[in-house]
Amino acid sequence: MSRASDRAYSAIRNMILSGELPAGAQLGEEALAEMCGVSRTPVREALRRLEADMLVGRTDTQRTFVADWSIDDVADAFELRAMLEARAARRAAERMTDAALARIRVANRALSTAIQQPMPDVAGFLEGNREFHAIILEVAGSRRLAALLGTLIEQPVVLRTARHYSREELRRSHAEHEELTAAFARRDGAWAEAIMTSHILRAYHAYADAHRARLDAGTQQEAAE
Amino acid sequence: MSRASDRAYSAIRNMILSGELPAGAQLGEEALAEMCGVSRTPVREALRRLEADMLVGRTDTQRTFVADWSIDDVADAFELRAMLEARAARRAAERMTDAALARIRVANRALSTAIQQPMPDVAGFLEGNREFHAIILEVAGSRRLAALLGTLIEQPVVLRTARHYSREELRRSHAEHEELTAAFARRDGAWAEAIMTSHILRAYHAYADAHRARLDAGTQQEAAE
DNA sequence: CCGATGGCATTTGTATACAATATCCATGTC
DNA sequence: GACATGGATATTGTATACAAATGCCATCGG
Repeated sequence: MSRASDRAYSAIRNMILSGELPAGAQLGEEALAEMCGVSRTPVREALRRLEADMLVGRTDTQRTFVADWSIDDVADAFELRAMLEARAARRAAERMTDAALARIRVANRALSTAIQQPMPDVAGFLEGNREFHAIILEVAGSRRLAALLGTLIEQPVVLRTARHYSREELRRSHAEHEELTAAFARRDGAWAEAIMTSHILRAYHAYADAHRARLDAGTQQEAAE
Repeated sequence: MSRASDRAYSAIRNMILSGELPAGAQLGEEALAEMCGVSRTPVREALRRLEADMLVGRTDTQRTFVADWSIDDVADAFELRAMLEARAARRAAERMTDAALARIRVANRALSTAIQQPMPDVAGFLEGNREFHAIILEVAGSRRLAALLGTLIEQPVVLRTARHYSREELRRSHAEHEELTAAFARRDGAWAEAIMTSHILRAYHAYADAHRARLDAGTQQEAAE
C-alpha cells in the first residue's frame, strides 16, 4: 500500500464508494493525479484496476467515468455473487479443517457481539462478516474463484446496503452464519451451498426493497414540490 | 488494436500461448519492450492485463513471470467455466430470440462444414465454436458474466487441447452444439444448462486424458534413456 | 436559424529520464 | 567451508515531456 499507484487506487476507490465522485462523473487523469498527490502514471494504473473492478467505465474514445449501476446491474451482480459464493461454500464444507472451523466461530462471535450492543456496531458487523466470507473463500482453495469473487464482494451497493440494515436483519444474517457453520461442522457441501445461496439472495432482496422505498420517497417528494 | 499497449498485449500473449515464452520464464519489461518495438509504458499496461487474465504471475517483489498452470489449476478453471457457461446457457435459453437462434444455426453449420473436410479444418472449427459461445453469452445479456468468462475462455490449455481433438471428438462436440440449439429453440433453460455443463466438462476430461497420456509418454521416454 | 467546418483547448497515449528497490556476486569473517 | 555483508548491477516505480487524438466552440455558409 505504500506505492503511489496503490494509494491512488484506494483514494479514487474511496471517493467513488463514498459518493464524493458521483456516478457518471468524468475522471480526468490530471485532476485525479493532483487530488492524490501523485503523477498521472500511477493514476492510469489505478484506473485500469478500477475498470477491471467495474467501478469505472470507459467511453468509446477512452474517457473514463464513474460507472453507473442500474438496478439491473445490481441484480446481475448479486445473482453471480450468489452462485460463486455458494460454490465456495460447498468446496469449503468439503475441505473444512478443525482449525478453520475454529476461526469461523471466532469471526461469528465477534459479529454476534457487534450486533448485541445497545447501538449496533455496524463497522464491527461488516468486519466480522468480511472475515467470515474470507475464511470460507480461503478454505475453498480456488485461486480463480477468489479472483472472480474479488470483483463482486465490495461493490458500492453492498457497502451502502449493510449500513441500513435493521437490527432484525443483522440478527437474521448472524443466524444464517451460524447455520452455515453447522453445515461446515458436518462437512455437508450441499447444505452449505443452499444456505449460502439463500444468504446472498436475501441480502439482495433487502437491498432491492430499500431501493424501492427510496425511489417511492423520491417520487413523493417530487410530487410535493 | 492499433495502440502500442494493445500490440504489446497481443504479442506477449501470443508468445505465451505458443510456448515461445515457457512457463516460469521471467518477463523483464525492457526485454519485452524491445521485442514488441514499443517502450516500457505500454508493456507495463499489457502485463497488468495479462496478470488479470492469470497468464502471468508476480513474485512478492513485483517481478513478472509466465504463469505455471498445474493440472489442478486447469481443473479449477474448467470447473468454474462449466458453471458460468451453464448459467449463460440457461439465461440465453430464457431470453432467446429467433434472430439469435438463426445466427447460432449459421455458426453451427460453419462448424459442421469445417469438421467434414477430408483433413479437418481445426481453425474453422475453433472459429465456429468461438462464435457459437459468443452468441450465447451475448443473448445471456449479463455484462458481468461475460467479463468473468472472458478470463476463462481462451486459456493456453483450451487452445492447445482443441488442436489435438480427434475427428470423433470434433463430431461429438458438434452434436452437443446441435442439442444445445434444440434446447434454445424450445427456450428450455434447465435443458440448456445441463447440456452446457456436460459439454464443458467433457472437454475438460478430453484434456485431462490427453495430459495423462503425454505424461506417460514422457515417463516411458525417460525410462528408455 | 440550423448545420457544417476548422482550429484551439483538453485529454489521453507513449517515450524517456531518473529514483527506489531488489538481485547477485565477490569478499571477508568465523 | 559456510554464511553474512556490502556494493555493483539489473529491474521496477514514478515523474515528466511531448505526440496524437478527441472534444468544444466559434465562425461561416446555406
